[in-house]
Amino acid sequence: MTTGGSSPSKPLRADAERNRSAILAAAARLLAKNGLSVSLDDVAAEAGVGSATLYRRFSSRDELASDVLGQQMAEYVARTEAELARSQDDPWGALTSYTHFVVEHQIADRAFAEVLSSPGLGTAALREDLDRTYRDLQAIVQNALDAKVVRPDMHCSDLLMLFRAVNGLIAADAETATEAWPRLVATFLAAWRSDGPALPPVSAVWDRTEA
Amino acid sequence: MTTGGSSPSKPLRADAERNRSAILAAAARLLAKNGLSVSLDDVAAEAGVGSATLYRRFSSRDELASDVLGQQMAEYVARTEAELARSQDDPWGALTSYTHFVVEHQIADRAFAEVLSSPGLGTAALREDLDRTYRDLQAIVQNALDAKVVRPDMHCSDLLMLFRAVNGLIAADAETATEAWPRLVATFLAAWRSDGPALPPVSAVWDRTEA
DNA sequence: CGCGAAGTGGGGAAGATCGTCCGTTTGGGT
DNA sequence: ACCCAAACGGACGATCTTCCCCACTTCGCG
Repeated sequence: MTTGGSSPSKPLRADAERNRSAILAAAARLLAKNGLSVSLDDVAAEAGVGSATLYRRFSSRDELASDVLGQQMAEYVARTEAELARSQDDPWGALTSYTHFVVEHQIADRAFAEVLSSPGLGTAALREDLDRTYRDLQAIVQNALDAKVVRPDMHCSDLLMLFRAVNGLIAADAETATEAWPRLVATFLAAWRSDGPALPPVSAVWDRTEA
Repeated sequence: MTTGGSSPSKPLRADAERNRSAILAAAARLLAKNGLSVSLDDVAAEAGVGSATLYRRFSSRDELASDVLGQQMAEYVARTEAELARSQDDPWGALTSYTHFVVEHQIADRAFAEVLSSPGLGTAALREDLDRTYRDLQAIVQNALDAKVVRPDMHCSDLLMLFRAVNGLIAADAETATEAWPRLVATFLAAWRSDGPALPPVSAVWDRTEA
């Protein structure tokens, strides 16, 4: 917020710094509402600056997007690690609350939802953060498996499948998805907890996401 | 194929009829692969005709799309009613095979997937067919509920939720979705069959879809 | 208070799609 | 075999969207 740390490369003039913050805030708002495909002109308008100002500060759409998402990703990583720690004592509780957290995040922020489920989107630094959380996610699932609080053929990629499924709800109707998601999550959790017939094997599809 | 029935309004010249069929086939192919947003120029190119020919036969994108989807929808309606009939004797088998059928259809045809999950898309006639199948779907679920082969708080809108979820898989990566969907379907079926804690209530969101 | 750095916003370029015009070709009835 | 009407197709203008640059203005540090 008022920190304004940013990079110490060059001390920005007061109004320039103000505009930079306004652009970042506007971009965050529009990215959350409309996804990664926002028009840069729209961002500039939302921030109340000319489009030229935006292009001077951020050389490309990717740079802007990764600046915005980078901040949010830090929070995401932290929360994931917190749940992992909790997972030792309460594997089921950690699994459910982590799942809820991520899905709520997806619902609240379309750009996050898109980056989360589409490998190839986002900058390298972003993907690295995501990979890191994916390793934590694997551990959370492993703890649940070890504690036998989920069916033995559950797999960590099932979480990724849920995250993609949530995107389907959002795409169909972003408005109503905010009401509909809890039942979707509960359905997955019920399936993971149940001991019905074996699920089809995890396809090799998910390997690429893990790499 | 070689039937060429169409409307008896005006006997089309031989080459005109041939082109009309080529356009419909090309449109079906591209709609299946790329969804409803295909460019009409692309359809014309795929059919090997000029764009003017396409516009002469089909006054609008909607007319073309509904002609193509109308045929497929007939098959869809028929299959749904067949499963409903079967549902009397084998409620669980009908539910599972119906679910598999629809999801396979979604995977194979993106335009169908989009129309299925986005009320407001498609022509009135199309929506009517969909509404009809939705009534059948409700009956299939009701049979399963009555036979107690699914948990008592299952709801027919859960099928719609699954269909939207499948779209999430397709959107993330259409290629890999063809491998990944069976486990998604199995997860839902496992949840419906299980008797875990109650699911969150069905939100009012789905009422509109039912109307 | 003056000068240079930064900002402004309008506008042009590029890409995509839509839908129509018109010269040319082709079908098929006689 | 002939000939007209119907159909063809490629190209063109219009519209839309987004990206990015240029000439002019304004701010604020020293």
